[in-house]
Amino acid sequence: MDNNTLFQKFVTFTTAVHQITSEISKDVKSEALTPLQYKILEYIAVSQPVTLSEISDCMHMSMPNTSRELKKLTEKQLCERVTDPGDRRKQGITLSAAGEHMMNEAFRHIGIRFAERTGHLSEAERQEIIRALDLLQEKVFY
Amino acid sequence: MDNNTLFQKFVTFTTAVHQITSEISKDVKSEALTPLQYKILEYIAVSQPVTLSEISDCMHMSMPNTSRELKKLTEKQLCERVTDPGDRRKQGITLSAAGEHMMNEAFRHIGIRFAERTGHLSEAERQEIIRALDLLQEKVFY
DNA sequence: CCCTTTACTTATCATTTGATAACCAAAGGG
DNA sequence: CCCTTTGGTTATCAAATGATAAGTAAAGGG
Repeated sequence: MDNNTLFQKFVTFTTAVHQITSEISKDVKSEALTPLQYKILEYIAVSQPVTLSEISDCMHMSMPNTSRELKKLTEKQLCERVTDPGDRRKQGITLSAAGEHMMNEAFRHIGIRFAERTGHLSEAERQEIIRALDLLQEKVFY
Repeated sequence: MDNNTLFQKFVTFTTAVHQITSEISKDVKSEALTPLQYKILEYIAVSQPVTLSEISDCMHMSMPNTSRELKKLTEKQLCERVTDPGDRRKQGITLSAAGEHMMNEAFRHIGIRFAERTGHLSEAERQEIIRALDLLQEKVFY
């Protein structure tokens, strides 16, 4: 097939993914967080421990702005910083107990909505879906 | 398998999709647009003609803010409004020629990056990928 | 021991985005 | 023909985000 069919499918697919994830994770974040702060916590949650530079790189934000947001999150007691003993310029950033708890709650809500969406699927379908996810992740979204 | 494995996969997968799409569509938007304005144009491009209310709903923004952004886009000559003759309160919004051109350029850039990412795949792999995309779109991201 | 680079911070400013109130005009039902 | 609802506008304000300049302190190479 022409290269273009695949691209078309890719576009509609990613659009749908964005749509559904935004729907499914609507209102899961605490009122006390800005959208950006929530995204940062999400990133820390899955990649901890991380450094400021890593957050800055992966989230495409400048170091000054990253530093500012992280300061706020630290003040809110949602994450902790440990200076790397090997290189005292670096900081290892992790979620605090409160931060873990907040993110667990958020993920739990998302999980519930996800379950509503996929609860009716048969075991065979689930297996198929898992294979599809693995395939795409390996060949397209790597 | 337990319901949870699927959810875990779903989370890492959607994270990857967000990551890759953001990477692939980085810097494709004209400097003259804010991120929001670009998103709105993207939405109009795939759904035209749309009404203000539809944009407001789908993009989760208030009518006043939608109206403001649309006014700016109209002033920039990127989209056009036609009052619905059947119901003169409504407006059908479409891209202008300039708007179409701008979005085509953007999609072309994205297409190039996509091709770089998938160029090495065999025909059989492409077919597999298309099947996977269809499956997921039908069963999960509907 | 200097000098440069890396990792991060502080301060400041402009711009973008979100939220709210108050409004107008067309549609449509009783 | 009134009254309510729907679709949209304008104005205004606060908050969030982005960008830039200028700084500190540790690391590491020569």
